[in-house]
Amino acid sequence: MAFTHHNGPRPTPVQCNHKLNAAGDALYVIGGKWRLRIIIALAEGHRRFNDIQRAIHGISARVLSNELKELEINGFVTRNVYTDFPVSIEYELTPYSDTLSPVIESLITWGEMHRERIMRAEKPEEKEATALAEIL
Amino acid sequence: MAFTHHNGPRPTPVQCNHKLNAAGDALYVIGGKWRLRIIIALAEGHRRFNDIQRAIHGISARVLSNELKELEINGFVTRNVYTDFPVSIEYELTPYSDTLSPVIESLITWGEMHRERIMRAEKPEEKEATALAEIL
DNA sequence: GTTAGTAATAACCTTTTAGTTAGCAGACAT
DNA sequence: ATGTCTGCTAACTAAAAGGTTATTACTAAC
Repeated sequence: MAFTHHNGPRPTPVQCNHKLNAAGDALYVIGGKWRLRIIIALAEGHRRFNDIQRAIHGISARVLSNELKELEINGFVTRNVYTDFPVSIEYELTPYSDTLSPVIESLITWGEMHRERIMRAEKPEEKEATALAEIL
Repeated sequence: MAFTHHNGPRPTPVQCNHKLNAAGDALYVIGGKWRLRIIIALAEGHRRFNDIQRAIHGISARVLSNELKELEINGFVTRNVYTDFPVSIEYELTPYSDTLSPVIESLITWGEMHRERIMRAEKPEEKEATALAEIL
């Protein structure tokens, strides 16, 4: 791998890969068709299985069940079983899920900007692209 | 949809959906198995098709070709054809692609933190999760 | 004239992801 | 006793994503 287009200190491929994997992990956690919607439904206060399913238009029980399991394994959601009354089960976001806030926020900010750009269909100005190289 | 767990001003479902779509767009752009790797390879200065393919371990010509087209359509990449010598074609990131920097940075930051957490396998403290609700 | 490098593309196959349908077991309401 | 609500789950199907192989057409070197 060559880093010849730039004369400042360059990251090594190993450092680059580390960052790539980290970003990949983050994408895995919030990616997919339903993850973000489920997180949002939970953030909105929906707690019970059927309640969550009703809140998310189009999701099947199978997928919701699988995704909740994944979220639980990754520490974003806790599953609380209440045996007292007609066995109700409540899902809740953990404090750890809050650490995703800056990530989600930046996705929203960029996405809104991108939508506006598409609406205006304006051409980007011609200057060099270097900022991405700086953070890697 | 109910917003009964919180007594401050709550976003409407419409506002929520707008943000969700925006985040979804952003995820689409950098999601998938190869997008981020291709963007990084380009940021590293790889310009030509086979050069990029060699830089990204395991990607097939078909997938690279499709992804480059997508990236071009979305305004992240320009395709320059040089007819002079053995027809070479160069791909370059546009200045617009730089707008992704904050997003990618926050993904990396979170991903690194998450990896450390998994390594330490430490339990999260018990307190309420509310920050996510704030940004939606 | 055969091999290698240039940048793809078509046809096809496999894997991954998601959707559909049906069912279960407990408890409550009519 | 029949229906309905609860929270799932298994089996199957469909769609999307990705991988493999072969082929195109041109040049240049051996």
